[in-house]
Amino acid sequence: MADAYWRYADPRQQVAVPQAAPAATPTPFKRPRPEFGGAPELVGYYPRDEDNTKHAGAIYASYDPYSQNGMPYAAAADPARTISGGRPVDDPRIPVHPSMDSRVMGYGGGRMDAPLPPDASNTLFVEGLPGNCTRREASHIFRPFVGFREVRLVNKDSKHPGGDTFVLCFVDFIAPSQAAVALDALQGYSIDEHDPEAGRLKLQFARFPGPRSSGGPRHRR
DNA sequence: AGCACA
Repeated sequence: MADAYWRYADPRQQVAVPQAAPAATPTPFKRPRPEFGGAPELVGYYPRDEDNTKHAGAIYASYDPYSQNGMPYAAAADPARTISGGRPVDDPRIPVHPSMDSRVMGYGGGRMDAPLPPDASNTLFVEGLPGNCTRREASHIFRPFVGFREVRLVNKDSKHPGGDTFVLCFVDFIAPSQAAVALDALQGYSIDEHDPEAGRLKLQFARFPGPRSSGGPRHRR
């Protein structure tokens, strides 16, 4: 029962990247297997859907890569795939209570009663990243968090001359509550495990949350 | 300590 549940919960990832399986691709498997065209670096993170299907649920609890591309969810597109009583479970834009959303259990499970600070916003202001930190690298840190949208890096040089340049980071989330979870989880996070004092992340809510996330002038090709 | 992009 529960097995079947997750077995049908899995197709989310299959439909999420439709362009990954062009007509030319032969599919020797029973079901079309996604080639992870959207996020190849995540291949190792996904369990093959043979046996540990319940683990898949646990992983989806923490990882929500599909909310970034604005892709329609399989659950929303195909009513037959809808789980959990007809509600499109994956719509993070709906501010559900953590207790209702199993995906939040990964990082936010213990704090469903955490009240949001009054200055909570969708955007986090992160400092403490090393000066050579890349956008990709910073994204790796925040992407696992539910509601993650995008990260923006800003290079600044220190006040007094001679100081080394540092990196500011603005991280957009879909909802302030989701930003709060990441803020709390990554507060004091050591970038470099060998030199813990070098990169301790300090996170706050950004003063002027301005998600330029979707549709902004990006150097896209 | 530091808060940018539209």
